[in-house]
Amino acid sequence: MSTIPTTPSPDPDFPHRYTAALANQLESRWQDHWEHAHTFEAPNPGEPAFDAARPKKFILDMFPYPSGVGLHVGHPLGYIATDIFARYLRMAGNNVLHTMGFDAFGLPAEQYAVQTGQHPRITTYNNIATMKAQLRRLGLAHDPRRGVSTTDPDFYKWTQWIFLQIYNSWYDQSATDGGKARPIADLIKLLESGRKQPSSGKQWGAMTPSERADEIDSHRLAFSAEIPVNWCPMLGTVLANEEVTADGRSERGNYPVYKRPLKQWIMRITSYAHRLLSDLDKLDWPEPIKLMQRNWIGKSEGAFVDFTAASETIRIFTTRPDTLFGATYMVLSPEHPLVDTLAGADWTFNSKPSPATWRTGFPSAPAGGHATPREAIAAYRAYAQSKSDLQRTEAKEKTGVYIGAAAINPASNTPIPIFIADYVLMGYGTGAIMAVPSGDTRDFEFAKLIGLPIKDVVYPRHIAAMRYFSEHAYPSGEVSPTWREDLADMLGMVTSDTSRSFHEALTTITARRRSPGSAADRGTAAKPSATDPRGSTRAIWLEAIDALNVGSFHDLRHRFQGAHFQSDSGEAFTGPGISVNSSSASVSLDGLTTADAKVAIARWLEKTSHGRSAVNYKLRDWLFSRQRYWGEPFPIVYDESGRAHALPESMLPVLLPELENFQPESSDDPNAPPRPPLARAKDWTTVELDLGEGKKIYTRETNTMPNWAGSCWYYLRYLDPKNENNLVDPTIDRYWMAGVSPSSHSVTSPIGGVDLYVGGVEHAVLHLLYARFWHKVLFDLGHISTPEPFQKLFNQGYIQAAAYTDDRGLYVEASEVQEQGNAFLYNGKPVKREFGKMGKSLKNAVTPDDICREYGCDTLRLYEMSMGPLEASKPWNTRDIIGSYRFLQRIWRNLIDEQTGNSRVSDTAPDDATRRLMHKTLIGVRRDMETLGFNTAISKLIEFNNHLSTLPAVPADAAKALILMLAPITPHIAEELFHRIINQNQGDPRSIAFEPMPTGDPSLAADDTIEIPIQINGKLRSKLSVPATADKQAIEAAALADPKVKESIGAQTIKKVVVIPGRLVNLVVG
RNA sequence: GGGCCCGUGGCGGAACGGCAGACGCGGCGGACUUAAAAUCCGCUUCCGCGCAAGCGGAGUGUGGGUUCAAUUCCCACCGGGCCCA
Repeated sequence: MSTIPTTPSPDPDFPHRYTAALANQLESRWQDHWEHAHTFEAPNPGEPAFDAARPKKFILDMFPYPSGVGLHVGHPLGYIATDIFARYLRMAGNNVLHTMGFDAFGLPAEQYAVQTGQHPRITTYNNIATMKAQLRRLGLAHDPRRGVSTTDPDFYKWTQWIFLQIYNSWYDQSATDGGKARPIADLIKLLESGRKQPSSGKQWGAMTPSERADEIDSHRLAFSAEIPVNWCPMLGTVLANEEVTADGRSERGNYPVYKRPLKQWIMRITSYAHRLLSDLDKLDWPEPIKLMQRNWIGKSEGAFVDFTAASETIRIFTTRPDTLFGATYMVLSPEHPLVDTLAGADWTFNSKPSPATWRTGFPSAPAGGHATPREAIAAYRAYAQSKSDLQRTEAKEKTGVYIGAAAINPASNTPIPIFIADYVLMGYGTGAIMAVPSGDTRDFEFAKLIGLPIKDVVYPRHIAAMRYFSEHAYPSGEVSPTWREDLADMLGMVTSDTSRSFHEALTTITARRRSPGSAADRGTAAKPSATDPRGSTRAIWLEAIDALNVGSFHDLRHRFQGAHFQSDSGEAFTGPGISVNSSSASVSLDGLTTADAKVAIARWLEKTSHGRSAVNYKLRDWLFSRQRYWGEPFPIVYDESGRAHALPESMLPVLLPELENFQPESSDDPNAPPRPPLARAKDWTTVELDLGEGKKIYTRETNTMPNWAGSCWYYLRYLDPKNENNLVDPTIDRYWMAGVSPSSHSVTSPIGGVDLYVGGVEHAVLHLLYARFWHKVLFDLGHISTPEPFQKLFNQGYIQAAAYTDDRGLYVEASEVQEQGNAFLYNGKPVKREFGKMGKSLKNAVTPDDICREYGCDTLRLYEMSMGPLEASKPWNTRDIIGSYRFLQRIWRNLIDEQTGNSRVSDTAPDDATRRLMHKTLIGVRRDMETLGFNTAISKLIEFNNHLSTLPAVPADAAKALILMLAPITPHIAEELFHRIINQNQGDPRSIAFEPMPTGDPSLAADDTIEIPIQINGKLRSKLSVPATADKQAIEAAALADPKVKESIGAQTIKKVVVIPGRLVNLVVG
């Protein structure tokens, strides 16, 4: 910038006023300059400009899908925030990596292609170009060399490469620290050497090549398997659970969706469940996000229990093994593989006819039930398949049917019937449960519906006390007429003092009854008074006893003797308590607390080989196949026997074939085979290759990868986007991810990762979990240096906007609604206002292009950051933007002569007040920048500038500080002012982006005298001006001498004096 | 049903447990203008008293609690949002 071109302002009086026209002109000029000067290209270790002395900071945004409709002002909120933060860090002396790529595979481009026949590559390319132009206009200081697109073959070659790494590895549970991924070659060596036994139980040496391949495949971290999926034949694809509506239809198109087993690629993310969970503790993430991930992973501790049924073993997982004695039936998922094996020939149970209700527990069952269990099973499966998982687990009405078979409860050694019911899902746990109706709400409901036994096994303390009372209160058999009161008193006693034993409490009660003069007995005779605590406790318990509807003491005893207290009271007890009715010849849990009972039963299960304690996770393996065109092809081919083979790295990338028609084949036949679009590319699917066994014909995998694949690792490619030999060069990865300088020999791996990752909360679970999983696999295999990808995560809020509906409830164009008083009019007709996330569907989108044109992008950036805390959702209000615009205009006017365009800054030193405020502002703004508190940083800058505008001329030091602090937030105006005022006539194109951010000096920021409030009894009564250094005694003396204070205290005595030097005085009087 | 988060002027929002309402929008009044815009200055939580400077009271969803002191910490409830069932 040797000369500074200027454009005349439209206002002839003030040709150099900061107007939108001037802002736009200088903004595009600086954007061009930054691009041509390569200002924001961050050098890697090894590149000439790299400065190893500066610490690294890797700032990341969740990269966008390049949609065709373009951006609205809500989209760039996070991008502006990261840009400000990154610019600040750069000025604060860091090497900063910040760029932006595109998550460009996905459905919208494909659907557009289906409609128009235009190749998704073209629409995607165009959309990316549009979006890049929009983002460029915001002045984002991205490194343009690093902005990858997931659809670029140079990029997805490495997505495929990562798939191969995952495919060619297995999870070694025995490795240190909870196991890790290792190359599959290691597994083969272990199997060959006999150090690891095949899971099939056979000897490796005795296995056929095919059996060996099966054994190996069964350990891979990426494997293919038949699993039940949401199959939508009309759309010709499987759908994620989220894409299926509550009534079992596709969200898009409203077509029927069927549960159907299909062969799919699956990622064994469950192997990493424990590490994904435990490493969360080391991350600087918002607690709610960590909690959501913890819930999603869903760790539960419990036990596996094996039930025998005929000659089969049914394994179940339960979190409440202590309730085993209460398992009165079993439920298998309708899809459970043992259902067909176990299904009985007739409806008998335990050689006796079973109740009719066992056969008719679902809507499509004929009256009296099907003739045989097999027919009922087939009918029930058809019924269950029509429902989504969500429907199945949420259903108010439980359904299910007896399969004509029994299992043995290993604890009680009694036969129990086996049912299939859709509230048990195959993909959950083992797909089978032991049903304990007295201890589980769903089991209870099902048992009540079908008519199955309900046996109490755990009571809360007060019910256990009731049971004890019913057994021991009247040993002679003679029941006291006041048994209700006695019981109420005992319950009050044992619940208010949990250390008190039932025996002791009962003894006390009994003793009271025998000595009629006691206070308690008077209470028995008279009505308990409301004010007597014991009386009111008794009243509460009497009420509780009445609520049980027990007619007599004998009735109560009967309920407990029959172990059907819960059945009678109409509710399962699911909490921890005390075990009852849980004894056999070999084990007894009776009287144990739930925690102790769990330990005892686990020991028994292991001793008798009926099961073992175990940890179970809710997390399921990751379905990785999509029947789509616009996604990454798998680097997988199949031989003539249908066995999958991985392609070697040298054959990557597997390019998407050209197609005319991108639509999956749809059908109204639920049993039609899936025909993904790629299957139509005949000359692509069939390929002759030499994979080590000579040239053979292979068939390519025709599914593609899901949208998550590219977003799982794109941030790694930012580091080294052009590397043809590696995903990322190890030195480069170590620098940007682990912060290890290239010259360092440090071998420690910090938990690591991106220094700040900003994005919406909607990716709290899936994207962040999948990315962490891939990252950990790559870490285990030694390809990268850190175990976690994202050290610090920040969720920005949404920008909401007013949306308006007309009398039909349809949204009308928000920009055309007029406000009149409290009413809102559209075309003269009243409309209703609501607030919602900005977007096309609510017709309330405001585009950044419009705002930039009207005010300049610096104003837009400033306004978006002024709106409120970054993490909060807040409403957009176009009317408020003017405030941000005026602020920039005031700064400009303070520093630039609006007539001549020359600097108005004076060379004089700042006065004391100005210097103090400058240092205060520097300290405050720096602190706010570190915590992303841009809204408060901006208000501090406004206050500083407002002060400067009261001066006859702005001192140069103050002007420089203001411009530098402004630079991260509104970089264009700051760059312009920097070159016009600070860096003038130096012919130096050095950008303000690399000027050091000044640091405030606390000693220069300190006030000489301060005003402190004086409170009397916590209420403000006066104020005191004291030297900032005044000590406690001086302040106290000054406060007591204050006339207003004297007046307020009057004749009252001072009881206490609280003096916090520098803060306040509080006098307690009375 | 369980868990998490959030409730502050007309609006967006500020406030290490220590002067509630910074900063901005809007509004009101004034200056400058023939006038308007722009700009600058002042006022703007509510209620009451006062011509006024000012004075008094209430006040951060509701009700309790801890504390010399609570928007801030704890408990319960009400309302809104999110996640999981």
